[in-house]
Amino acid sequence: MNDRKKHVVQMAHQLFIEKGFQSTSIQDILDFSGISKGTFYNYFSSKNELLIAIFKTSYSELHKLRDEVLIGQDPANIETFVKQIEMQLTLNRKKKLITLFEEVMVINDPDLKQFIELGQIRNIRWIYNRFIEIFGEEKKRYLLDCAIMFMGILRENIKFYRLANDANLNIKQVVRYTVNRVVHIVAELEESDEQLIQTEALERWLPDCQKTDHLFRKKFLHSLFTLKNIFHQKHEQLKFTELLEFIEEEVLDSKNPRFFLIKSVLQTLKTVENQTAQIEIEQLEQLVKAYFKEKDVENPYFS
Amino acid sequence: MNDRKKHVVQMAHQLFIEKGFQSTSIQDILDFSGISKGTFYNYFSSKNELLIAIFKTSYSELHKLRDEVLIGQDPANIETFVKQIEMQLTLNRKKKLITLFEEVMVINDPDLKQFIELGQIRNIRWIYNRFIEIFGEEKKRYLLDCAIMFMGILRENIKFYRLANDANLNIKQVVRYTVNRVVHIVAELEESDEQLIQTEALERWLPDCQKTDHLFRKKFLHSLFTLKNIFHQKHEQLKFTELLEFIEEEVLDSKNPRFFLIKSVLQTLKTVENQTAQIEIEQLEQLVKAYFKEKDVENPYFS
DNA sequence: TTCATATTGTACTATCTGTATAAAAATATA
DNA sequence: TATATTTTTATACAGATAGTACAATATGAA
Repeated sequence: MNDRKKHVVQMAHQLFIEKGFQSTSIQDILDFSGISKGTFYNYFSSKNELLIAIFKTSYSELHKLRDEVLIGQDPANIETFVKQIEMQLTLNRKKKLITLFEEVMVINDPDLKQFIELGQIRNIRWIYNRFIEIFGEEKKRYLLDCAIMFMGILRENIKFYRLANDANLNIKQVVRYTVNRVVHIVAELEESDEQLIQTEALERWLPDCQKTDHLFRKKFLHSLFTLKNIFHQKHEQLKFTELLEFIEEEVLDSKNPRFFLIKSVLQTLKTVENQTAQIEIEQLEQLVKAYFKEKDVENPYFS
Repeated sequence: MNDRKKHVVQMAHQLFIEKGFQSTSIQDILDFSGISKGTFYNYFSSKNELLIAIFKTSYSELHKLRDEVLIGQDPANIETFVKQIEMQLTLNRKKKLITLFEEVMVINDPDLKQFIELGQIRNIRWIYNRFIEIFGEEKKRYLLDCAIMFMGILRENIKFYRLANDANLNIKQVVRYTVNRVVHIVAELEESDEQLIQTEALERWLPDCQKTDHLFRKKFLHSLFTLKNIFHQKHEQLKFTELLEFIEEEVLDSKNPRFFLIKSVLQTLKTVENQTAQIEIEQLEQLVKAYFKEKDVENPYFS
């Protein structure tokens, strides 16, 4: 996506935050971002597609921040999870994502609808995986239900907490309360041994590639993080961190990551004169290689 | 509301169920219900107002059925509550109320938005009151939170249960599971003594008249129910049940119930030759009188 | 400079909500 | 029954909107 297109996405998002999706006309967007109608329809085939672009950039920002919270923290510590949720909520609010989501579910566009739904399922899966880390693999059976209920309780609590304490919202309190409830629900479910939704359902909903695979993502980002730190200390960041950021974007955000390019960039990175960095880069390469191999097995057409 | 207007509301609702609110044009409604544009705008000042009319009729049907479930059952028995929730869910689905609600929250009409929000708060209040009946007055402190969380869990469970078992939804199972969770949450909250939202908030949100007062509604409908039964046995229903239904509508659905009319109708009802019925009518009259008195104190301008 | 591509401006189609109004039909009133 | 009032119809119109079409223009690379 070129800079101009990005600019349009940004301006449109701002307008949507202020006036809502439906109430913002394409003409408004054209005026506000200073492009012509022709250009607009050259970039996006419709207003809905522009909205998808907005969601995609917001998602990737969200995921990035979410992973950053994890760095240097114990993922099994529930306090880390609390921080991640708080971050997610403030970002959601800032970008009015929830409002936009709701606005979308209404428009009779199956593409848009499916996109949002996938995003929500992915979010549930993320919580589910985090719960496994927090509560332990042995409680897996109940944790998908817990993730789903957690989302429900949280959403509803926020809604009415806002109503009760108009606007001056102390998110932390709501998250704390909600997390406390879920901790007890987990314990209670283990006793009563009830299950509503089979955990296998997740794989049916999201049969997609390992790209968002929890473990890979964690290792990958951790590796990038340590490398960035090394380069930062050595004041070599200018060139190398740029390359690292390219890899990050290509692997996580691109639909069809160009493996040959990533390989080449990694080769360039290896020229750094630093023992620890070289070892780390080697590990990163192994990780990425393994990831692409696995992905190719699943999608043989791309191999 | 005259019959023709009611017919339009019904036809429009049907169209909205099939095609959604936004995707149904006013012309569609005109064609489908066989009226002219002029008449439409004579009945409703806008498409949004028509939607409010649809919601109002659906609400009153919902409340009526909800109260009917209660008749002859123990309100403190949680199984009665389960039945009520099941009924509510099937009706919601049939009338696609949730979808329409969501569709509305998006349209930038403050009236519409407020109307829906009020409805949701009233629903929470109803659950809260039912929970008090079920779990006992002494747990009141936690029960508003529980009502809110119950709604959140239920909504999210339904959503993902539907996704997992596409379409062939066994609502009972979901309600059962959700109610079981809430029962434990109530017990757990009593131990941990945490509270998120003050129960006084409800009165701030809904300072409106006693019309929806839980206790009054219950007694009133029970009275009507027994009377209807008496008339039905005696085959005098034709005339008297019509009168009863008029009272029901005037008291529960009308914005400004005409007390003088209700009084007159009750006088007519008293002419029935049946000892038990007369006693019941007497009680009903006392009940309604007390209700209007209370209401007038709150709204002295109407007295 | 030349050529391909990106961008602009503008006119156009089609759809939609809501207004206006005169004529016709139904209903109330005397 | 005759007259007055209200309701309904039919139709034209105004003002927005999403998206299309296309010729003219600008930009940037070879």
